[in-house]
Amino acid sequence: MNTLPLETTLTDWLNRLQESGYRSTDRCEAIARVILSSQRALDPVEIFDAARAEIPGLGLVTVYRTLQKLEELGLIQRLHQEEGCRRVLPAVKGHQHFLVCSSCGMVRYFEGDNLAPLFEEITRQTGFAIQNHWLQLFGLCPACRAASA
Amino acid sequence: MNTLPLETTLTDWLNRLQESGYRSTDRCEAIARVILSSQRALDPVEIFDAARAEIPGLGLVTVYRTLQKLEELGLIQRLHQEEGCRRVLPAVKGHQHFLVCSSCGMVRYFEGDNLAPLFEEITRQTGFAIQNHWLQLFGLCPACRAASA
DNA sequence: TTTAAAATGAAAATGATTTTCATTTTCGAG
DNA sequence: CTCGAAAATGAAAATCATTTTCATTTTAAA
Ligand SMILES: [Mn+2]
Ligand SMILES: [Mn+2]
Ligand SMILES: [Zn+2]
Ligand SMILES: [Zn+2]
Repeated sequence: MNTLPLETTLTDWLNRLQESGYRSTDRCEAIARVILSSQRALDPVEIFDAARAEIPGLGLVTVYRTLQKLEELGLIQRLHQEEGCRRVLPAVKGHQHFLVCSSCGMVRYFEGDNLAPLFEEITRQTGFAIQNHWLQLFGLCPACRAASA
Repeated sequence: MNTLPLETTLTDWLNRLQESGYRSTDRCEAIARVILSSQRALDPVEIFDAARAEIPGLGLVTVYRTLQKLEELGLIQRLHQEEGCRRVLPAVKGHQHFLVCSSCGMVRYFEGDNLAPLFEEITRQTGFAIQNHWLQLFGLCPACRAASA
């Protein structure tokens, strides 16, 4: 069980960007680093604030533009929550899902759900051909659990 | 297996609104009817257009205000999708989840997932105390399945 | 019937994101 | 290296969804 999806690294991301014809810049690298090193999903302004520590002249527009590129390449994805859907996370790889702390926002990735029997049952009852699924778990991480006790 | 969550009716909704101190108006009833009679999740503008067939003078602001009330009372909820999260549906009751046609958008409700063993395994491995979960299935409804064959 | 609270629509305000544009930076060709 | 075309950047303006304001109308309860 990993905190980051199957050892995604900064150089992976920078390579993927370069392969796709994007250029390597200090801003892009700083933004990628912020996202990859966070334990929780961050929204564009949070990423902006964190990256400006490294790149003082950075503009918020550049954060938005970089997020578009990363999303287009499937390197990040949005975390959907009741409170909103603008925070992003390194994308899951293969068959992983998110596990989100409802107190501090920390995210872990997990795999190993076996929903196939449920899907068969639903297909039998509804005639839907199931293509994919979203599974997201919310709970208290060990630290927040300890803090609240 | 239901199309609507456990027989939600228009009069249920209107009663709930009245009990909560809201007044009964033609606009609110029209908006509620549009949402309850749709087979798919609608966004505010779609609701606006459909309800204006019945109430020509209706304003989009009233749709937004009515959606706020319905959401506050837990009668509707947003459908989260890659393309956006502004469509709404009658809220699930108890332990139901959505099944969404990725072609026509039709939604059905289902229950009967048994994730307890998965949750125990995850708690053992991560120390997270799992509080709740989101499960959403995407696939082709029988009609779209037939149409694509 | 009266009246206070709630609802309404139009217009203005807000907040998030995208586009435009002039300038700078990157990177491969020479 | 040195150029030059393409990509990236920041500031400001534009866009889009949603909320707020405000003057007026409607509802429901006395
Ligand atoms: Mn899964
Ligand atoms: Mn469930
Ligand atoms: Zn936590
Ligand atoms: Zn369909």
